[in-house]
Formats: sequence, C-alpha cells, structure tokens
Amino acid sequence: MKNKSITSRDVDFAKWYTDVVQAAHLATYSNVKGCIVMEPNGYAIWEKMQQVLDHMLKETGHQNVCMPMLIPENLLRKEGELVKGFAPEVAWVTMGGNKELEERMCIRPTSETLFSDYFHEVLKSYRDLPIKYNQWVNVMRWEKETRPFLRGREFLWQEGHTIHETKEEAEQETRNILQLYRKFFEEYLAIPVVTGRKTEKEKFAGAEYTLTIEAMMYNGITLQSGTSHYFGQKFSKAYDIKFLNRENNWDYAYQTSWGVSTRMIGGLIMVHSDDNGLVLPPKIAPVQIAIIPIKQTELVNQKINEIEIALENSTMTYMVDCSEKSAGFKFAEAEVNGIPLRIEVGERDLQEGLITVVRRDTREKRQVKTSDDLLLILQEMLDTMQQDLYIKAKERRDQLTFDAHTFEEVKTIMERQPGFVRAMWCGDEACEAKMKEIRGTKSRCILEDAKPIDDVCVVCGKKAKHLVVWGIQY
RNA sequence: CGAGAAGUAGCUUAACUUGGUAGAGCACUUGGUUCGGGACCAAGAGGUUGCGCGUUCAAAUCGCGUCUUCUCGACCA
Repeated sequence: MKNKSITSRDVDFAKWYTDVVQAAHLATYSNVKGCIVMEPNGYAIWEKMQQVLDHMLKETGHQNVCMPMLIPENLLRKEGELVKGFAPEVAWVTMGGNKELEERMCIRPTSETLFSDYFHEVLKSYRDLPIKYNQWVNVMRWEKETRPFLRGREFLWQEGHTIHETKEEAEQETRNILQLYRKFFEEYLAIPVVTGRKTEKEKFAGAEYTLTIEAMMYNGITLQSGTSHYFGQKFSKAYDIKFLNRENNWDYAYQTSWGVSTRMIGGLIMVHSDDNGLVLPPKIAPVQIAIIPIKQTELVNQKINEIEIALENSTMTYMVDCSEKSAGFKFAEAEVNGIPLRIEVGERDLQEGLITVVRRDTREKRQVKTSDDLLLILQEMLDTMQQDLYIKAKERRDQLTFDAHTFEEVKTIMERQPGFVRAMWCGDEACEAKMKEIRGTKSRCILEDAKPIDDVCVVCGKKAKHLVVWGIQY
C-alpha cells in the first residue's frame, strides 16, 4: 500500500521530494517568491535540531547573541573578498521618505561583518579571549533557483563567530566545530558524512580555508550540509580587531565562523524518507510515538489512558490520534508525518492481552503483551530504529562511493549513477573546471588524512597533490 | 538570468481547438451508519477562472503584457 499523493522516489526524485514536503505538512509555498512558509511539522523539526545543537554549543563554551538584520554598505565593503563572493545575492533595502538621510543597507546574507565590527569595539586584551558567540537567525540571499529547505532566499540557521588569541587555538576551534557537526549528523540525524577541506575555488569568500561536511542523498546527489571556516587574521585586519597580547604588544585576533541551516531538514528527508512519506530518526522526531485507537471503546480508551500515564513519566514524546477518521487513515497519516513508532490499540488485541507496535521505517508489526514492560520495549525499538537508519544510510552511501583513476572512469560513473567519486587531483583549477563538464561534477572536499589512491591527477596526468571527493551537488 | 511548460474552489482537474449560465473527484461542514491499512449514505457550503490591458454584443476560451510555480541549463560557501 503506497501513499497516493506521493510520486514514487524512483520515478521522479525531485517531484517525490516536494510531494513529501507537502504531504507531511513541513512547508508550503508562499506568495513571496523563493520563500516558504514553514508549517508546524517542519518548524518542530527545526526546533528539535536547535535544541540539540544549542545544548552542544553551550557545553563547549559558546554563548548566544543576536546581531542586527541590516548591514550598512560601508561596513559590508570592508573585506573585499566577502563582498565579491556575495555581491550578486545581496538584497538591498530601500528606505521610504527622505532617502538622502539614510545610509544604504542590505539584509544580512551572513554576519561576519557585524560580528567583526562588534569585536573591534569590545576587544581590548588577551584576557578577553577567546570570545565564542553564536546566533540563531534568518538570513537572505537572493537565489535564482529555489527549492523548499534546500535553497531559499530566506532561511534559518545558526552562525557561530569566534575570535582567539592564537592561530593554533582558532584552527582547533574550526576543527572542533566540524567534529561537533559530524557528531550531530551521525548520532542525531543518522546521516553519515564525509569531512574535509574545500578547494580554493569552493571555499568561503574571505576564508583562509573552509572545512565541510558533505552528505549523500538517496539519489547519489551531494548536499553540502555544514561548513566551518578559518579566517586567520583576514577579517581582523580589515576590521581592526586587535588586542594587547601577553607581551604588551598589539596583535590581530584569529577568527572563525561556522554554520548549519534549515537545509538539514531537506537532507533529512532525502536520506531517509520513502514513498510513504517522511521517515525521521527517533532522536530528531518532534513526536516519537503515535497512539492510535482502532475504535474508541471503553476498554480501548482505558488502555490508552494507562499508556499515556506511563509515557508521561518517560522521556519519550507521543500523541494520541482520537480523531473520527478510520483506523487506516490514521495509520497512513502517522506514516506520512514520519512518526517513528505507532501503537495500535484495538479490541481484538486487547481480548488476547496484546497491543501492536509498528516501526515507521520497516513497517514491521510487533505484538506486545500488555503485561510486558511497554516503556522498555518502546525505548529499545526507538534505539534500534535510530541505529538501523544510520546503517542503512551508510550502506547506501558506500554503495555509491567509487574510486576512479582516469577521467573516463569518472565520466562513466557519474553518467550511470551519480555518487561520491574519489579521485586524485593536481591542485590546478583548470582540472577542477574540466570536471564540471561531467554533469556539473565539482570537488566536494579534499580528504586530508587519506591514503592516496594514485600518483597522478585524474584529469591532466601530472603529479597529484590531493585525494578529492567529487560529486554533483544540490 | 536563458529555454520550455503550466496557472480554473484548499488540492487534482473538465470546459478552451470552434467565445454564449464554469462541471466533477478528493478535502471541508451537518446528520446517521462504520472502524485491524487511506469507510459508506444523505444533505450542504465553497469560484471576481493568477493579475492587468485589449478585441467583441459577449472572454476561462482570442491577443498583448505582467506575476507566480515547475522542468532543463547558467549562476550559487
């Protein structure tokens, strides 16, 4: 039994994706071009992500702040590379009334400039360092092509901005955050990621280097899912962020920034979900258990009441669907919304002292004795499902990861079925550009600690410098 | 931003070729019967046909413009 309103994933992946977004009531198109309305089911996932990540960030010494949404033009223009990188996507604000009195401003596409200006104001001494701030805000980038969650003109994210006394400490922060993101993806979102360094061409405008986590979607397309940038002293020199060091000399601070966005929701969908709708890893699902009465008799209601009381004293989240819909409708509804477990409570089972628990991902039904420890069983099932989703995603990822030794090989692989292609690269931008001819293949990241698989560049045949993961991106 | 396609009730759509009262299914409301995989019967409500201009006695239908969405490119941490 397949969901009627969802195009099959194997027939048309793009259509399937938007069908799932809408059928699960995550978001709907708004009348503001390129902007979506995040509906309760979608926003709840974001809140859950925020809750977990925010905790992880605070545990590692970060504090939340909030910067203005508007950036004056002169402030934005101080760091040249950043401006060049973002110029085409920046939205400018026009003021009503007497325009001559107003300074031209843009809506933040990212907040390095604001944080830098602030750091310039407050930083005096090495004793003030490190400063590790984060903000949960919306940003605006005037994208030409948009897709719900994956690329929008306005989106929500967290952006961390830190300054440090030494190069080593700032670089350590850049790496630590990358590991924090990796942990969040693997342990909570159940999404395996490849981590590494961006090439010069693909790095953040204005960064010394960019570290990235790259996730593979079910169809083999890559989603850049989070980045952590090391700025060195580039911004601190442009914005004059300096302090008196331990030797009583002026020094420029070493800076980082990093972020993940609502794009993660898109990734979550495209890695785990299926033709019946959304599949959510239990640890990130806003509601973990749906309790469904087959028919609301006295006996059924009484049992549900008992279960509710038990669940109230656990950490599991649940909902009871006591709408007037038929049982089958409620099953389908719980599935399309991606609720990890469903408890079916009906007369027939209860007569035999049973209730039925169903897993969303496998749709496997399990009969549980009412005398058994239900909470323990539910928690076990949630844990198993969490693990299974990760294993399944990893198997899919590994299956679509290939080593290539020649340009022709890369071409054959990408034209047959996109995925991650590991291939050597000489470091020359011309070779990187040449790869784009194959269905827009781009470097995803340089694998810094990996063993080389060959001596020569897959494109030009000259001596290779790096092992690079290549892919087609969203 | 370029090429193509499409906009009719919340959704999917019919009528458009050949201009003449906009019709259905799903969803919704009410009442009743149901309930172990998207129930059934009956009644009801819901439309300035995306928007603007033009042609015409008359426009959902023809023409022009515009906006939005989708697909493919280009662009894009």
